[in-house]
Amino acid sequence: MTTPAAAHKARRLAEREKRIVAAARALAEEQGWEAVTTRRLSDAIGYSQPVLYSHFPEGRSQIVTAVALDGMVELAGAMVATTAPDRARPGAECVRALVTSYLDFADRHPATYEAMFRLPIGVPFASADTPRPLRDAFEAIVAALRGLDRPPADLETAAEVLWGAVHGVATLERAARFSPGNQERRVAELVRHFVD
Amino acid sequence: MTTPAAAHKARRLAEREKRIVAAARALAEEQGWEAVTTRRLSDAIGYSQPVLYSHFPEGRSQIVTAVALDGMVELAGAMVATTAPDRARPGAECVRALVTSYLDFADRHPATYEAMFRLPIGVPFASADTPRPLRDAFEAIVAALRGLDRPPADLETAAEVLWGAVHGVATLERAARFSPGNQERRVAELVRHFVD
DNA sequence: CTACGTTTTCTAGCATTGCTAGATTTTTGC
DNA sequence: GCAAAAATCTAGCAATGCTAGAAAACGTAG
Repeated sequence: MTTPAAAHKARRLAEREKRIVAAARALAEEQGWEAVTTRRLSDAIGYSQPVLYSHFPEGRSQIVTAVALDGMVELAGAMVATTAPDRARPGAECVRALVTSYLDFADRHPATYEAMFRLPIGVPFASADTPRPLRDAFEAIVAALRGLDRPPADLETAAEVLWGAVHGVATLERAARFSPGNQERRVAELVRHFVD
Repeated sequence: MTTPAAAHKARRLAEREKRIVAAARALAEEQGWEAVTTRRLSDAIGYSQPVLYSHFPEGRSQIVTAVALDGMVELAGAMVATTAPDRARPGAECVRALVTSYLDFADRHPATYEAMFRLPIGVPFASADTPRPLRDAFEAIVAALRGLDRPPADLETAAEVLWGAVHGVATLERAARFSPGNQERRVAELVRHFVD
């Protein structure tokens, strides 16, 4: 039952849905999440508010979630690319690159990153129904740790702690809780502790 | 010009201000910050909304800040008590106790903790105009690290990173991003990385 | 005790928010 | 070309943070 007309319509709908998510993300990055209102979003895509709800029945929160999922795909992509076997690095360098790419993402897309972790999705990194990209990112950390000269005994726990540590540093950096301009030294210190 | 009547009035005002902050904190811990509305707060203290603004001219955000400041005093108190010289511990145990008391606070007062770090107060831990309790807590971490067998070269940076790591673990734990029930193992892993 | 002036408090309302029911327009299928 | 169906819009609700102006309570002087 996929007539050309129906296919065309489906494509237009998917297109519009992407525009909604893109508009939400752009607005959030430019003016913060509190500026992402349903009225502004509907203005941005040139439709009225109820159209948003035809795409996202749960409303605003579901749109934020969509942005978060996009962000997870990007972050996981960056992290997996960092640990790709073709650019083989010694174990410690691999961990460092991973941490750097993570912090880089959080720094360049603060609102998106905020959505990814403020959300109470309540799903562990390594569970069965974890969003695929999140799980990929977690596995990238596990792989990097496994490549160390002296890998930790409990890889999963170590990966969770490393993720937590990097996440905390990213958060406090963003909140300007750290002394300004010492980010590189902090990264070095953080990596030093985990590659030991 | 401190007549008894004026003093009494000042005391009553201070009392009411405390009730506002306490009500906000209780409501946030019970139902989350989105449930902390000016109407509910004024109901809780038995006055109308404008009374809130006579105490906190900047409105709701200033009340949240007051809760955050209270939390910082408590957290700093717990951390400083942990590192008190009377209960002298070996360096590593001191760091472990510090981390544990920190995570314990975040776990028992999640909404208060959220206010403390979601706020864009934009003040570093170790700056001149940092809230006193935050600075005390930071110094407690520095002191604990200094007491290690092999203290890190750059104490301030190491303390920032340790704070960030613990903060990240606290946040992800709260967001249920970690595998359930392994908190103790994570704490052990975290401490292990920072004490040697 | 009264009457006035000050201070405190409340009532009522504004603009904005997320969201939705019902009317209206557009598209579809024959 | 026309009726059924789908898509979209208009208009509105309840709740939010916040505030101006009315009302009440208070303090002080006579």
